[in-house]
Formats: sequence, structure tokens, C-alpha cells
Amino acid sequence: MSKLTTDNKDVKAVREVEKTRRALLDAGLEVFAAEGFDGATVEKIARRAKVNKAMISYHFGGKQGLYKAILRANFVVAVERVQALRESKEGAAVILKRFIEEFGGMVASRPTLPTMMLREVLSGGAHLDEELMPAFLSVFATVREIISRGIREGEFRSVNPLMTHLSLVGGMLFFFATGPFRNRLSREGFLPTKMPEPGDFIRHMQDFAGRALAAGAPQNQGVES
Amino acid sequence: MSKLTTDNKDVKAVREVEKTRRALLDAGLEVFAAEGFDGATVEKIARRAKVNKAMISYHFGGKQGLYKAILRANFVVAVERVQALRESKEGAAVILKRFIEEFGGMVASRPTLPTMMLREVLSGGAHLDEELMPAFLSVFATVREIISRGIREGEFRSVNPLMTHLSLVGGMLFFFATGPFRNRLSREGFLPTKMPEPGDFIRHMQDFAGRALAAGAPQNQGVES
DNA sequence: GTCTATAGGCTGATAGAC
DNA sequence: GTCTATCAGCCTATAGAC
Repeated sequence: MSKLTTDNKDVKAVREVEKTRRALLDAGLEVFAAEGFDGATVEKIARRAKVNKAMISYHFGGKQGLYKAILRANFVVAVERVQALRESKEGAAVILKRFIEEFGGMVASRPTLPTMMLREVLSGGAHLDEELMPAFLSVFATVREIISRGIREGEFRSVNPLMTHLSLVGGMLFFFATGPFRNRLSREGFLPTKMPEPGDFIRHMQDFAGRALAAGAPQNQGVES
Repeated sequence: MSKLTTDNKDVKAVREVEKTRRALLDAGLEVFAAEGFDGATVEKIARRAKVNKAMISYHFGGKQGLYKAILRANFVVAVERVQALRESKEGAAVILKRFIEEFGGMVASRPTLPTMMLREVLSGGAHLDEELMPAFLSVFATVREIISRGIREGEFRSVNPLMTHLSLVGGMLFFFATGPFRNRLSREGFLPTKMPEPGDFIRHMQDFAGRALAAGAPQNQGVES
């Protein structure tokens, strides 16, 4: 930041700085996900990051700045991974399965991300500015596009892409975001069932969506009302 | 509260009291849903209820007391409606459809309730004590029971009831809780599609789940990996 | 039961030393 | 870049008058 040229001393300094920035981004993701923007305190984040709390203002311009930086940093990778699916030449059904799998993989490395996304949507996107909103929406738009293409090409039956995408993404966000809650219930004996693993749910969702979207008349829907 | 016998003057007074209590419960539901427990302030709630903010402590023992009272008041009706489904003698497929419909109807009268439920789950049930937890869980348990019964009686294929219930309830909570966000997007021109009505989504979900759970092999799943 | 005024605690931000 | 000390603002809760 200080000079245009970079000597060895600067490199070392930059590395140190990046370390505290990274620590704050990681700790903030955890705490914001667990307690929400208002529930989280800068002191708790700093403590978890093992960094002085004044560093939050110094590096990110305050609590809100850190929050937005966290969203930005995590969305970038999410958007890139999903965007790649758009260019696949395979059938829509295959791409949809792969999207569900990608989503699960993304979550595996950052389990708290779906919680942040869900909180953000619940608040009406209160912290999404003109820069973040497009990235946020592009993930959703991709799903709708896959579905539309599947309908056009005859692989899927004629469903409403928006509602289908909402039930799909909603179900997945819910599953992953509520993991901690299920664990608590299991620990306290409220849920006797054995807990499903992320991989189990991925397969469940692929199967569930695949059958729900398959072209052709249903074989058995019980009763038609 | 003051006497065991009740004369006319008391009746009138009780009515007045119930009015402010009710106003606070209603206003609190809105504000807590929109901003979360930590984001909401007692002053904002009192202002919306057109009541003095000291009344929150007087009637509910504070912010937290009001919050729990809101959860309790709303869960009672939800649990009762869902519980009734449990005793139905009809087939599981029909009951499941009816549950989805009931859920939609419940939300129609209180659109902010799913948001509160979702926030509660995201926080790991931070505000659910020994009294509220069973009510909260009974709604979820009912869905699992319907699914299990459908499998046992051969109407549904052999799915994992917990994961199925999560994708179902998650999808619905997500749809209803994100209504305000979708409206914002639509207003700002980010979502060109026309907005789906609650009734549209109910039908979509009934169809979606019905096909996904139908017994028998799928007709077209694209590719089996 | 309702309202006003105020106490008391906590939180985010920053000035200034190193 | 990092840390300590401090401050100003906001928020919940309540004492006390009506």
C-alpha cells in the first residue's frame, strides 16, 4: 500500500497483514453466521481471530465493512464455481445433479456460508449493495436457467422455473444451515434418528428433484384433487 | 388479576389490557421477524404498537419475555392445526397435500411467522426453552410421521423421512420467508419474472412432492450416475 | 395500567503511544 | 500495523408520579 515498488521487507510485511485480515474474515464468518449481524460483537470476532479489535476498523473500516468483505470474499468463489456449470454442454438433468453436488462441496469447506446467505435473504438483503447484489443473484439465476433449458429440451416437465428453484435452493440452504440445530437436538435426545451426512442429503436431493422434474405423467400421486 | 370475582368494571379493564398486550404481540411479531431479536429495539416495537415502551416490561417482563410470548402464542395455533392432521384416516398422499395447504393457510394469516421460525432455527434455537421446544418439534415430527406412514402403506417409495421432511419444510419456509426479498428485487427490476402467489406455490409444492415421493421407478431421470 | 425521566450497561469506534 | 485507554451513543429496564 505504501509504495509502488516492492522490496523484500514489504513482502514480509504484506504476508503478516494478510494473516490478520484472513483471520478476521474467517472468524467473522463464524460469528456472524452464528449470531447474525446485530448479535455479533466486534470484540467476540476479534477474540476468536486472536487479533486486537481495533484492527477491524483499521483493515475493514468497521464492523459493517468486515461484514461486506466477508460476503464478497465468499461469493466470488461460489459464483465462479456455479458459473462454470452454465457452459456445460451436457443435458439439463445432469447439470442439475452436478449443481446440487457443487453446492454440497462448497458448503463442505465453508459450512457457515449457507447460514449467512439465509440470514441475508431474511433481512431483505439489508447488507447487499449494488456491487454484491448481482453476484448474489447470479447463483440463483443459474439454477433457473438450467431448469428452463431442461424444459425447452424436453428433459423436464413444464414447471415454473422460479418456484422450482426456490424449493430446490431453499431445501438445500435449510438443510445445511440447520445442521447445528439438529446436532443440538440430537445431543439433547429430541431426535432419536441418526443424523444424515451431507453426502446423504446431496444424493437425496438429486433423487428428489430428478423425480419431481422428470418429464411424463406421474405414476402414482395418490389422489388428484 | 386483582380479584377472584369479576364485576363489570374489571371486564372493561381486562379488555383494555388485552388490547395493549395484543398490540405488542402483533407489533413484536412484525419487528422481530424483520430485524431479528438483536436487531429489533423495544422502542420500535412500542412505537408500532402505539403503546408506551415501558409496557413491554410491565406485561411481559422485558424484551425477551415478549419474544417468547410471541413464539408461544403463534405456535399454539400452528401445533393445533397440524396435530389435527395426525388423526386423519385418509391416505398419506392426501394428508401430505393437506399439510402443505394448511401450512400455506397458516402463513396467509401471519406472513411473518415462517421468518421467525427460520431465524429461530438458524440461531440453534437460542430462545427455545423446555416449554417451547416440544411444540416447535411437534410440527416437524408430524411431517415425518406422515411420510413414514406413506412408506409403510406403500403409497410412497422408500425415502429417508428426516431428509424428505427437511427438503419439504425447508422449501416452504424459504419461499414464504423470502417474500419481502423477492418483492424488493422485483421492485428494483432484478427479477423480470412475475411474482408467484402463495396459492401458486402451494400447488407447485404439492405437485413437486407428490411426484418425488410416488412409489414405483422413475420414468425419466435423464442419466443415472 | 400508563407514562416520563433516568439510570446503568454494553458496544463500536478512535486518538495516540509504540 | 498493532495495541491500550477512552469516549460517545444507544438500548433495556425501572423508579416513581399519575
